[in-house]
Amino acid sequence: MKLLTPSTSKQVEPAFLPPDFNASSGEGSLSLSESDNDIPEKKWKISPEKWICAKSSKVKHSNLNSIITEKLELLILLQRMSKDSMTEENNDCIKNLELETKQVSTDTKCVYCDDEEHGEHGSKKNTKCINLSEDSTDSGYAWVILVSAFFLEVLTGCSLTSFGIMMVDIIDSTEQRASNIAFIGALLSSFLGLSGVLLGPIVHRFGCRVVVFSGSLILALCCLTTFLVRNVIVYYFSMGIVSGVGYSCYQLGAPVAVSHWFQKKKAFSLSVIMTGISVGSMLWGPITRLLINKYSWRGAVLIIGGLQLHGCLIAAILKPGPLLSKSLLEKKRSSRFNKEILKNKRFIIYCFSNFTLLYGHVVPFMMLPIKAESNGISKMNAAVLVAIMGACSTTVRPLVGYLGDKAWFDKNFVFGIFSILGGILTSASFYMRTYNLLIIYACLFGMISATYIPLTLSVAVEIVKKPEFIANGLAIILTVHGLATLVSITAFGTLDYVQLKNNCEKDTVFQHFTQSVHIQNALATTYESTGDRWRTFSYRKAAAAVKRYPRPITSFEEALAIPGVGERVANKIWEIVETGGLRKLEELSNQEDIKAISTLSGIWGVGQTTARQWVSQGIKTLEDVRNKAKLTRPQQIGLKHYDDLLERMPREEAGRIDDFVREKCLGIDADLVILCCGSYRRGKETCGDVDFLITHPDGKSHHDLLPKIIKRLGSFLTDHLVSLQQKGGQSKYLGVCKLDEEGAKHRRIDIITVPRDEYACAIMYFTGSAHFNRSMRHLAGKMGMSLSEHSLNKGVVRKRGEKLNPGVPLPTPTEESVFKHLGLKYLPPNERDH
DNA sequence: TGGCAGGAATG
DNA sequence: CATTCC
DNA sequence: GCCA
Ligand SMILES: O=c1ccn([C@H]2C[C@H](O)[C@@H](COP(=O)(O)OP(=O)(O)OP(=O)(O)O)O2)c(=O)[nH]1
Ligand SMILES: [Mg+2]
Repeated sequence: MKLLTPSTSKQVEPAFLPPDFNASSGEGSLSLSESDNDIPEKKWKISPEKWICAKSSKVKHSNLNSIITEKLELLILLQRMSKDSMTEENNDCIKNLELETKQVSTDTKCVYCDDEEHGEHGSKKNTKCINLSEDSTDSGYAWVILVSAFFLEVLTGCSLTSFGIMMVDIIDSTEQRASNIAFIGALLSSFLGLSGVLLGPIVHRFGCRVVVFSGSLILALCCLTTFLVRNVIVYYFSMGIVSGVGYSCYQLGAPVAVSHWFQKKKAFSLSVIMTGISVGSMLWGPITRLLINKYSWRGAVLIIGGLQLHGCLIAAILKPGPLLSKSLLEKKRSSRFNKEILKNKRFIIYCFSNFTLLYGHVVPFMMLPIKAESNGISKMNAAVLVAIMGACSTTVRPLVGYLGDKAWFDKNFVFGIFSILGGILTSASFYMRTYNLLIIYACLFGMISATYIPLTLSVAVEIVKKPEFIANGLAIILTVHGLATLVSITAFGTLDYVQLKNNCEKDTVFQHFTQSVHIQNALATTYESTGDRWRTFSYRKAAAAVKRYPRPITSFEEALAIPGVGERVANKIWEIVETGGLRKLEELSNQEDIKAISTLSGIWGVGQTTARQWVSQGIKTLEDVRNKAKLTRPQQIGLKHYDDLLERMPREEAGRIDDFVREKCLGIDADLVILCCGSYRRGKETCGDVDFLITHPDGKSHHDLLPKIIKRLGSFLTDHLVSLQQKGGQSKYLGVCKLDEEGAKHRRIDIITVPRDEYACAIMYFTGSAHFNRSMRHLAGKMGMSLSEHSLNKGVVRKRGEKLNPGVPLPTPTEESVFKHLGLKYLPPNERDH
């Protein structure tokens, strides 16, 4: 049982131990810390002891604890792993926009599981589906399904488009106030969205065939009713609520059907369907207009109703697919809904901003025909405008779907930019009164909204984070969308027709403005979510702590007592002790992939994220990387010297490199101060690289020094990883070097040049260890200071993560002075190892 | 409940 | 911005 | 996820 050591020579994320100098296991200094200046010194005494203790113990026991450590480290990897597959899953989801609910409930079923042991469900589902996909998916009848579903969505596209076109005529013919008619549209669109949430379970129970079939009938009936009855109140139902539900059936049925037939090409097929709805909205505009012109709007409604009956036909085609349930049906939805998710502050904010976003979004869409007409544009042309809008979203949507999967595509960013663009655009539309200008507006707005509306869900998923709540979260977002639509149109409709004509721009301007503000807020909160970084952080800490623990762990309580090990981890440890393994780990045999990830992230410049992405794309060996992956410049170098760079050199070799470099540098300027830091200065027997710190005592000759050095070292440096880092005064070079000796290997070399006045801090930094630095800096932080490689600042004011006041540098002429400022006793380099 | 080191380059 | 590295 |  070898340790998998996923954190090979590379740094994988803060691993290490509890980053504290103080307290730890109580011991004398009862963690009163901060205020008292003397206590830190005591702490210092404790810590080294502990380290020594740790060292010796490592040799002794090892066995059991190393197994535990290994398991925990696997857990770390898994933790991320399952998260990844979840997000992939979600990307699928995102594809089908509001049709989402179907996926939502699919997920829910997979996400069930009695307790909250979440995480691996995503992958669990994946594997299940992969098994199933052997047979008849992705081919043959699946394509028939796809085409049918596509047309189903085309029919769906009819809904809002037609109504928007028709509204002008309805208003005229019924002599109702615009507000009343607009309200129908509000009902229609909001129920279209809302009922999706409710229909989700129904689709699962009865299958999409039944649902689509009923939807078709419902719609036909609605249209018939509308045709026959001349009462606005009835229209609220026939054209509004019930129609909304009917369309919703289509909207849900199509993707569900497709997802039962497609596995591998699911994403693709879903985006095809997405196109359907846009194509629909493009076609239906002119068609509706023509129908109205010929038969009046009532006639048009009737004919549309007839056309909707084709849904029945499609329903007949949609037979249940091979992926249908089977594996899904055993478990019921967990009964507990929301609650938990509402604790997520960010999510709440996001809901709110979504509300305003949709609020601003719906209005221009619905009101475009009215606006056009009020500007003296013919009804037919107004319809064309709507068609253009539809066409533009048609072309853009698949693109967004496609780009959305790309790693470099920043969803949040695009979402923010485009929603703001939408706002600006609508503001600008105030000045757009001619037909040509409105065409441009329709075009742009179509494209822009097609970009950000689908992304709302995608962003929501990232905010929710917890897999078991994603379903709920999306449902809530969709509800919010529906409500926003309802409210916005209602509010909008309360204006008089005339007012409407004149003011619609102003109103939307306002809406979009307020909205962009909220969007930005939401984004700000979203941005900092780099996933569950801190859970992983803690796992690592716990694993490191166990690794160092001097005795075999014999009880749950004992595990719990280890600093860095909390209740959850202690449970897991205990399970490992008792059963020798962890269910989580046994279940999915990811061992292969995890190994692959470790291998790949051994390449310099390839971290956890990249390695995972590659592995999930089937790039699992160095050979694969060489052939298939696209590499950044540093990664190419890293790959070239893969074996050499993973190896640590003997101390004595580092010494020879030191001599070599020192001589070369003194050749430039005999006054230069050259110091080999890092593990070498700490006296380690092996060094992963050599770290040179160079300064000039005159305090200014360090300028432009590094390029000279690099030039001077010439062919000793074989590759430049990061050619030059330039900060204020300091420069850093990262490269690869090789001694001119027989059998010499390539070694990593880091060189920094620093101004004299930053020398002490720089030397502290560069001597490390990394963990020592973090402990030190943490301590500084707690004392209202901030320690970096540049300086030790005091009077730092931090609020909620960010530093409001950078503080002022303290004089730090020597290493000792840094320790002193922090109230610590000086530690020689060889004791900073940790 | 906030916080977990801090800073920089790269894509 | 995210990722990677020191 | 853990800790102060
Ligand atoms: O996350 C980190 C990594 C490193 N350092 C500092 C401390 C470290 O000593 C120095 C040099 O980094 P290097 O990666 O070379 O570590 P090392 O201590 O020299 O160990 P190795 O033997 O692996 O080179 O940079 C940090 O402050 N934070
Ligand atoms: Mg080093």
